[in-house]
Amino acid sequence: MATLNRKIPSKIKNNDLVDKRREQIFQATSKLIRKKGFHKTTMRDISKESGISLGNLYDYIRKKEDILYLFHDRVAQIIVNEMKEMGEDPGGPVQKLRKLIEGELETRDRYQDLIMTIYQESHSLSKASLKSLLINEEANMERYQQVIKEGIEIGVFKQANPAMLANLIKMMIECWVLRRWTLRGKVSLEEMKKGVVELVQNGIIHKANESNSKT
Amino acid sequence: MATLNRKIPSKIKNNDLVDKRREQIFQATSKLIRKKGFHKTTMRDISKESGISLGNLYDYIRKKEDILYLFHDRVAQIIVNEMKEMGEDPGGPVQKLRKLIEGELETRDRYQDLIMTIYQESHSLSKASLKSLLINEEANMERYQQVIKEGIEIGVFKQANPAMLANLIKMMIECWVLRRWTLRGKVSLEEMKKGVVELVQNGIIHKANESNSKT
Amino acid sequence: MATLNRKIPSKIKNNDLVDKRREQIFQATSKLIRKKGFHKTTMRDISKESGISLGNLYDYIRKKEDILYLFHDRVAQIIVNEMKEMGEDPGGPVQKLRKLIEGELETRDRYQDLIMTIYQESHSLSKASLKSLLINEEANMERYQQVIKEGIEIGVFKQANPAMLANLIKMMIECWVLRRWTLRGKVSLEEMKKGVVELVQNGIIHKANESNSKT
Amino acid sequence: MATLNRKIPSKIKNNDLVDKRREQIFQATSKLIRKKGFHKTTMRDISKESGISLGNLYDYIRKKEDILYLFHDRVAQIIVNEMKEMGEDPGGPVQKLRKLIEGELETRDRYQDLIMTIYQESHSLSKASLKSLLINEEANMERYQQVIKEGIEIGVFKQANPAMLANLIKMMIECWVLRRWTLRGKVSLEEMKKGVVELVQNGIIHKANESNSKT
DNA sequence: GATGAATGAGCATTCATTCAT
DNA sequence: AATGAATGAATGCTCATTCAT
Repeated sequence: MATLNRKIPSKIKNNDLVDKRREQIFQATSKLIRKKGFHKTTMRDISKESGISLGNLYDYIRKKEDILYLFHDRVAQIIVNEMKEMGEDPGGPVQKLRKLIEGELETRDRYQDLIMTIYQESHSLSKASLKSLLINEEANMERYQQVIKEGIEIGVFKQANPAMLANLIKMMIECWVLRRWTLRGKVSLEEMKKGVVELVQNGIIHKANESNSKT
Repeated sequence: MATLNRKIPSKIKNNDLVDKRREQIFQATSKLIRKKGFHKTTMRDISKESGISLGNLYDYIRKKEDILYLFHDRVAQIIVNEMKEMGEDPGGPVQKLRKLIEGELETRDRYQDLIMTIYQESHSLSKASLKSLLINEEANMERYQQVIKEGIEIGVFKQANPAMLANLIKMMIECWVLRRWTLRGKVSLEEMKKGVVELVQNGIIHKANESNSKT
Repeated sequence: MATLNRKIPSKIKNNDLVDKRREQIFQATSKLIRKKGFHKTTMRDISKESGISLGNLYDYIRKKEDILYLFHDRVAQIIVNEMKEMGEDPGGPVQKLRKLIEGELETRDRYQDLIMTIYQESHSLSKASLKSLLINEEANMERYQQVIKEGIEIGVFKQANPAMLANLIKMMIECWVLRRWTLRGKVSLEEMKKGVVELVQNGIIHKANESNSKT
Repeated sequence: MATLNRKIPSKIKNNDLVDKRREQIFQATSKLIRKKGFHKTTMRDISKESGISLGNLYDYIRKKEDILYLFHDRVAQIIVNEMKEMGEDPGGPVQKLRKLIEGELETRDRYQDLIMTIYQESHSLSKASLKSLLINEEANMERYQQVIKEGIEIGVFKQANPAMLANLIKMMIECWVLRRWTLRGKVSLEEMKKGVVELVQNGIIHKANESNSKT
């Protein structure tokens, strides 16, 4: 499976084998990271869990951090794929934006464990790895900005900084994963979808009382 | 300086000295954490940076993690103090909510470095320390929920789950710190304040085109 | 070489290697313990003396205390083997008891250095390790009690508490090692053997003067 | 209270104060040693338990080991005093020896905790301290030897090495303390006294069957 | 390609001892 | 005489990484 960005070199020439072994490493790491976080996971743990001997592990990566990068990259990939499949929605910006929000909330809900892990361990990544990953993030953000710009142009959305709006919306989406321990039990995914969309579209003020908004 | 919650015991009897030395430790840790993160910061680093000998350090704390807790606690304290001074705003829920958002954005802007650090290192805290810190967080969240409930009751705000709304709003505020590398240069604090308040109050849809919102 | 009781796990898979390295560790520890006692012996000392690197050492044991346990176990083993070879002596209880005493005195004489070390360091062992070792001790004690009981039953020995007698006899045997600095030079092993046997069998009172024993 | 042998120098000139403080130190150490052994007892522990500040402690001793020596010395003193009070018994060697054995068993029974502690920690003493303490031991042993020699001379005891016999008897006495976990519950102090005296005097063989003793 | 034994720098923590007041 | 804050060497242990086979 192709990586998204930066390639981690491997000593092994057989590319299929590299992919296969790295998949094993991903599965093992995934499980271990969830249990005790990345930096408490030792190479020995990964070796045992993946079934790849300690020395052999170092034929597929150069340093422990590479595994974290591989992990991040793989998760990004999964999400990107998911987003791609959602495809471009026909219809106006209002509808497109709603679909984007709803789609991403669903995806994040599905992969919340993986995503949570990434949040907690991203500070362990080197600058290079981090930069590499941010490119995906940017691409995703771009989609939101495009739709917002489009909406502003045709006068459906108010004049505002699209980058700022895109970021605010993304943060609300991330809320579902980052604050799940606060929300779970109180709010369902459906409510959340409706809630975010309604807030983004119309805010919280009751329109019949619009006159009060200056209070 | 009084701590917020859990007290870390010290072997030193002179309380003024404890405060003074812990301030030194805070300053040193603050600097080091920003540079390389908490877990890559060694006790030797902290000893050298703070000018307190290694052994003496352990007269003021019990374990390395205590330093992280002390750090979190200190930051939480600063923010809580700031929030207290903002006091209760007179006026209706719309105005109260606006003031809350604007006030907190300003505070967060002032202490973004400290806050950023906390985000990155909080997963290193033990359950006990974490729980202790979450109490503040909850208290702050409560203020938002109160205002929202009030607004809903008097019909100024639409019917919606206050917990969810409070969380969404808080996330947007945190956006300013968490995504500063994306926003900085493109958006000013003033714009941000206006942007968040406007989004929260009225959403992004241009009201003249309200009829399109169902599209 | 098989251990006597509790097995200390090792990270190394090759069992022959484990035995070989543990033998190295035993030899090194043996020497160092005699020189400065166990708790003044550092892991670095053991590493240097055994020629096994510090990290590698921890592939064969889990904690420093394991080494002490391994040491005790090894010594116990040596002694148990020796005792086994002495086998069961034919003849009546008097003869059996004499052979037991003489045999054990000879064994103790041969391994006095090891045994002395054990006495001095046994209080450093954890409860678990200690218990494990006491089982051998008990088994050995049992042999004495059996012979004594047998002697009492057939009326050769006087009526008395066998447990007490067994303990008293064992202590006299340990005298040879524990008080060697007092006895050496004054008493030979042969004298000691005769002396203990005679004392145990007939006491110190001259029989011609038996009538005086009530004086 | 005068020490028995070697004097530990003190920075403090007032001798009464030195005695008083060292008594405090003894009491504190006594308690702590019993709880966790000497080498797990820290100077801080002793400071807190004795009520003497850490710095002040070092005005009365030079090193931690001095405390252990002071402790040993104090215990030896107690026992010596006790033995002195037992005084010289009138009567023949048989009776004298019996009284010695019984008296010492009683003393040891009374101070078994202190004695046990000494056994376990004596290897922490420096050569100098140890030698100093052994002098008492020797003096006590001398008493046994004298009685035995006397008995041999007047033909009441058999011809044998008095040093060896004295040591064997002493070991049997120590059995009461060293093996208390094995004996307690099975044997009373009275039984022990009778048992040791009988064994020493007449051995275990039933005299009616004396003819079997060559078996 | 694979194995797993070996390395050693690095870490948090302890504690006897000193020293300024 | 007394206090208690300060020092820093020393220790057990971990773990990413290398390397001989």
